[in-house]
Parts: sequence; C-alpha cells; structure tokens
Amino acid sequence: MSFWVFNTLSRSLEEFVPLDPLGKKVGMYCCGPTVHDFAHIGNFRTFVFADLLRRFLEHSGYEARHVMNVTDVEDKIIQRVRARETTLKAYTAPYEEAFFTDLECLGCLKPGHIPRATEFIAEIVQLIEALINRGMAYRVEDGSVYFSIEKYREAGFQYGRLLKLDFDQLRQGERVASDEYGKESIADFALWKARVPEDGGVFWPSPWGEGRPGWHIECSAMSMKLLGPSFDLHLGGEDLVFPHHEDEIAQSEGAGGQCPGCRFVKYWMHGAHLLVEGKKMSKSLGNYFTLRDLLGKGFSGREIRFLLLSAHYRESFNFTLEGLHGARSALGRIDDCLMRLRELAGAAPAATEDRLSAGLAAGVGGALDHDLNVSQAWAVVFEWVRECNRAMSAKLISPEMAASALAAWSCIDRVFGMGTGSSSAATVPPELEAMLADRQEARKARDFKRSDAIRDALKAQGWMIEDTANGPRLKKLG
RNA sequence: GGCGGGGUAGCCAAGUGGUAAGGCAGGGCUCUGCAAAAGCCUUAUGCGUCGGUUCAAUUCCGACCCUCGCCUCCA
Repeated sequence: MSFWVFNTLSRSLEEFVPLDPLGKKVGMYCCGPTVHDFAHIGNFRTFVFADLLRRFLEHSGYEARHVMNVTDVEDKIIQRVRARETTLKAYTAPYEEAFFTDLECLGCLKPGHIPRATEFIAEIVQLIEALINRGMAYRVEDGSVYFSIEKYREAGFQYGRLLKLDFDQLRQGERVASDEYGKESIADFALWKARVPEDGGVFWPSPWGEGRPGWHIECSAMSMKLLGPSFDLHLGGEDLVFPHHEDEIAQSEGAGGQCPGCRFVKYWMHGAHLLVEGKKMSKSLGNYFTLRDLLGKGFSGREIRFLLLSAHYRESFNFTLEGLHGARSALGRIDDCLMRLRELAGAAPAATEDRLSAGLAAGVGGALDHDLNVSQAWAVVFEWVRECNRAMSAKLISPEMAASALAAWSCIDRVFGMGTGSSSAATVPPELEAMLADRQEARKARDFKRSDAIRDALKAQGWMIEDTANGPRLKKLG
C-alpha cells in the first residue's frame, strides 16, 4: 500500500513518491506563524495537520525533514512595534515563545528547522538579486523591488498553477497600498519594500537601499536554503493558495535554481479552514479562540488536538465547544480501555500472536495512506476499542494479549500523538488511597452511611470513585 | 462577477455503482448496597431538490436551491 496525497497542483490524488532517489528522505515545509499576536485555534489546525503528516511519514519509514518558518517581520508587526515604541525582537519574542508552548501543548513534535525571516535577510537579498539578474524583478524609484509577472510569463512560466486565474478578471485591489505606486502592473508583488519613516528601526541594508523583505519572499528563500531548490511537500492553510503560494512558486522557479524539468515543490497540500458557527475563524471577524481561551475553559491540549484531528484536513470543520465535550468523552473511552488493558497486562510480555490487535496498525495505516483519512482511521481505532472491551468483559483476553494490545496502540499513537491518557491510578495521593480503603471497610461492614460520606469527601477533593469488578479505583475529575 | 469546496441521522463526520463507518448526545440492558463510572446493545428505507443513465445511484450525468472559501492581510 502506498501513500496518496491530494496535490493542489493537479487537483487530484497522486501517489507520493519522494524526490530522493533512495526514497528515504522527504523535505517538507509548512508555512508557520506570523508572530504579531497569539495564534488562534484555526491557525493551529494547519500545524496539527502538518504534525500528523510528519508523524505519518516517519511511521511509514521516511526520514522527514520538517521545516516551519516564523515570519517575524511584516506590516502588522511593524505597525505594532511602532505603536508600542519597542523593538522588533522585543515585540515578537513573547508571541513566538507562546506559539511553541501552544504547539507543544497540542502534542506537536517540534519541527526539525524553525527559520526566522529576520535571520535569512542575506538569502532573501540573494534571491531577489537572482530575480533581477534574470529580468524578472525590477526596482522602482523609491527603492522597492517588485516581481514582474509579465516577464515571468514571457520567460515561458505559467503564473496561476495552483488555481485558475483570469488576469482581466483579477479584481483591482481596493487596498493598493500608497507605497506601491511604482508598480508596472497591478498583479506584481513586492519582493523588497523600501524603508519609510513609519518603519522606525525595522530595516536592513540592500543593494537597492534600506528596506525590508516583502511578504512571500522569505518562504522561498528559507525553504530553498534548507531543503534545496526542489523539495517534496509544501503545506499551509487554503487561504495561502493565492497569492502567497502562487507567488512563492513564481519567485522560486523564476530564480531558476531548479534542475531542468524540476519544480520548486512536488506536492502542495492545503488544509481547509476552521469554522465558527459556519464562518471562517479569523482575527478580523473576531470569532476566534486562542489555545489559552480553551485551556481557560478547562479543556486540555490533547482534547483539542483530538477534535482538530477528527475531521479530514481538506474539509472545512465547524469548531464548537460541544465538539470539544464530545472529544473529551471519546478520548475517555480510549483512555478507559487502555487503563483496563494496563491493569490486565501487568508486567506480562506481549503475546507473539494476537488476532485482536494485529489489524490495528494496518487498518489505521491503510486509512491514512488515503490522503490522511483520519476519520476512517479513528473508526478503526474505536472498533478495536470495542473489541478489546468485549474481550475483557468476556474474560477472553490474557495478560499477554493485553500487553500486545497496548504495544499496538503505542505504535499507532506515535502517529496520532494523543499520548496514553492520564494514568490517574499511579498518581493518587496516599491519603486518598487510605480513604478509599476506609470506604471499602465501611462497605464490607454494610455501614453505607459512612462509605457514602467518604465518597462525598473524595468527590469534594476532586476524585471520583469507580467501582469495578476488580475493586474500586479513583479517577481525577475534569 | 470569476474560480474552488460543501450539503449524509438531534449534533460532528467517513464512505461506496449493489443497498449507509466511527464519535457525541438519546434509549435499553449489565454490573452495583445505592449511585456514579464503565461496558454491551440500539438509534438514517435514508445521503439538498428535481430530472436522466443503469438490472441497480446516496455514489455517474444535467439542471436548480442553499452554504462556505479564494479573488484584499489571513492557517
């Protein structure tokens, strides 16, 4: 079974074949955050999707080189730096730190490379120079440099690879910035923006004068620097298809670093948006949740991760608090099954033959092979959970089989990244264990008034008693 | 206006030319001193509407309705 991905370039499913002739190394670049504010949960959907892809690639035996950039210089950031009378670094650093804390909280593995735009100015300048030398970019009077789509097309390139474009239909931007009056054509975009007084201290020297990079150029410069002029996978949110990714292709291929017949990126993958009450979650609409908002409501990172991973990445997904409650219950079902398996397995070695769990990894892998069909993958997991529960209830499962089931789960959970859940049994404070024992004695003596009082006392301390066939156990509430 | 997605049970969400995965919620049952928790079972004659093709369509084709996104900063 091979991995198939939906490539935005062809608008169809394609078999994933890495550029690496050995079929081992895979370069993937994911457009990361612009650190002008806290990222919202919609932003994180894309990063969790990227994390799933990276984990699945590794699970499938590839060596993933995962790059995620941090855009730490951009119009909005500069505005705020100025408004707060601070420096670029002082402004962005806390948001960047918060971003990675959030990413970790959501169970995402840290990308292998995290380049910052401000640390790649030399590469950016170099790339712009290459474009100027090839006649695809031009400097205007104020010192800004623009990419010429006309020259690019004249050179035989196609602009509009990721989507159909009708140049006559391109709506004239109502917000054509006043500092872009030198452009030859409305569709041309800035590679380098000349320094203006409002930029304050945010500028770098360049052959065209002081200024700063345009929005799209940093991704081209950093991805090609770290992954080479041609690499396998580039992902981002669907709103980046145009103009950001289209422009990246133009800049990167226009500079001509690729070997003949090679493209900048082989597979483009785009994640759909998170919706809130049917509308795109966005800063401008104000209908967004940050991770902090949700943690503040008592939800955990893994519950949020689970919800984000419950729907296919190419479908827009309605994010609700009810959904989050559902995620909690669903995860609880998995956690409880794992806990029962753990109790049963004890220190037993895994069974060598295990019909119960043998199909789990294959089922999940097969589902994910189909363009990361997580919904189907979870269906496989939940069917397995039910089978395990049934077998345990019927006492048809040996400790060895339980151990093997746990091993099977741990293997596929390296892909889902949900962790094994809180092993609450292990962390019960001794005094509460003593109370539990007291309650058992009271029950034995049929002193239910006392046993119920102890139960209430435990509940007041945030612990719930679960009476099971194997005796009572304590579970932390919420 | 141009382009691209969607419309599947109360909610979320897979999927298929051959008769509807999974999760949540609901209902029933088991366990229990009672309860809770947990578990098991159950829940769409139906897949936006209307036509067409076919032995057979939710799945293909056409029209229409609704909805979301991109075309402007944006995951």
